[in-house]
Amino acid sequence: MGLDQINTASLVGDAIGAISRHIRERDLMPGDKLPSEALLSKELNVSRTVVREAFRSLAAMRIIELATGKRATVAQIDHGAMSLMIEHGVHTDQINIHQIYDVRRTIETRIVTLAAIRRTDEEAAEIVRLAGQMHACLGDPCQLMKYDLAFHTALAQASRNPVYSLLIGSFQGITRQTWPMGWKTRPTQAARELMVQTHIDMARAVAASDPLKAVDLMGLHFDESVRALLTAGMS
Amino acid sequence: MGLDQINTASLVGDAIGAISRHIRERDLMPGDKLPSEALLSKELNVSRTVVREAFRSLAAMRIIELATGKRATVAQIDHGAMSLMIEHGVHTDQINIHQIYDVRRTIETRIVTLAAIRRTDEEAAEIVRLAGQMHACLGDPCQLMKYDLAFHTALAQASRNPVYSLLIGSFQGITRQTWPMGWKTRPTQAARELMVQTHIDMARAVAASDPLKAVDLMGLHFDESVRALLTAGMS
DNA sequence: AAGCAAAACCTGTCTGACAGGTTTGGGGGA
DNA sequence: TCCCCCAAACCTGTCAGACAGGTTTTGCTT
Repeated sequence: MGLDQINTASLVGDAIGAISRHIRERDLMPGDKLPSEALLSKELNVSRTVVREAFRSLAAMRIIELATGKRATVAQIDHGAMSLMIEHGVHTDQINIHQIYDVRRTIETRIVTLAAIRRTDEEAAEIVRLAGQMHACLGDPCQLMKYDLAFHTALAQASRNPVYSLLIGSFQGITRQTWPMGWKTRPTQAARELMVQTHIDMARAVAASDPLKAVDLMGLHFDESVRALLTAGMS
Repeated sequence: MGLDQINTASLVGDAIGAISRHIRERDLMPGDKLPSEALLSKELNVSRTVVREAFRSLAAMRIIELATGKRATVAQIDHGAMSLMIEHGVHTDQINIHQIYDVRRTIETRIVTLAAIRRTDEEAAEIVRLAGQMHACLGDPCQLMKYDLAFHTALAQASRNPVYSLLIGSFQGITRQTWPMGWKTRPTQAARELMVQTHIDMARAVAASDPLKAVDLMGLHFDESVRALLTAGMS
């Protein structure tokens, strides 16, 4: 069960399985090289076309990495593919923004707790710095969004659980597309400053290793964001 | 920014972008057909090989679906690809089981709350039924695992948030591979019955629309599972 | 109008070819 | 002897053409 059984019906599917098994059986680690297309096509008794399509499939899932001239290598985990899948789900009305926000709230509440407990001093400094940058960019939504995303990413990083980083990264693509809407629904300067201030306070709570306060602020942030989205008429 | 910018450097990357844009611009929904390989290769001025590799990439991410003889169609969201990515992360030591359990605990706690609030009567009945089946299979670990996974999947379904279903599904692949280990570390009949009983009680709490009790039981379940894993020497 | 069969269309796979980019091994120079 | 550099060997990216099935459309027959 697993990688080697997604598509037993086609040569490409079989090749994907064989390559995956190859990785697993030899315990290949990220960066390790795979056999060349020619060699694999000889060993699996299929054409290079089939091997190439199998490679492309695995590369799309970020299980391997391709580069021209070089051999394929085992890849590091990356949120790119997941981000695309989530975006696809939203664009095809299979997922809506509120559902994403509920998930984000759930995991970011946990993330901020872990971050407050496990963050290194360097991470704390970086998180505080990013919140400060947000304040400095109050007049430039595009920059502000960038620092906002970086803030949440840094928090996930500080949680020391790569799965949280992965998930936060996965939501980033669609967040980038909806963030401006949320910003526009905070018309007053006060509302906007409150939002940034919440981030600054949160950063300080993490730096002070105060998980309870950090969690409260994260809840506040999401309550406010969801309210803003509702105001914008996004049901 | 998004789908059309993953890989601007290659023809295949460009093709992936063009196909994604095609889906988005025409607001294609799951099931809708895409142009044929021949047509796309003509429109994009590339060989059919390139279009096929682009199709394979999108199919690997479950953004489109391929079938021999038929045209490619827009796909429904599916956890298959994510499951593979997570498995890859674990097998290459980029993620460990405890990190997965932390994430599962976090989201399943939320899921069970939502399920207790939003479940339909049919869903409640199904959840209770699955917990009952677990009890009936106490002597058959393989069957028991099957019903355990189905139980958590049904809970996610009842939360009425497809993102939770997606995430639970994503963890299922790796869970299937580690579940037996956890089971072996519950050597006494009492420990095993307790585990199943917790599920039964949880199902009842959901059926009784008692989110607080359901959450308590979910916490209990995960506490116990993590303890079992630690006992097994899985640090 | 319904049903059936051929034609048109489409995907899966193979072969062979060639343009670059990358790695490697050997030879020449210091 | 050791280091550097270059050419050969290797590898991936892309193309064109071909053919075996599977699927849809068309048009004829009943």
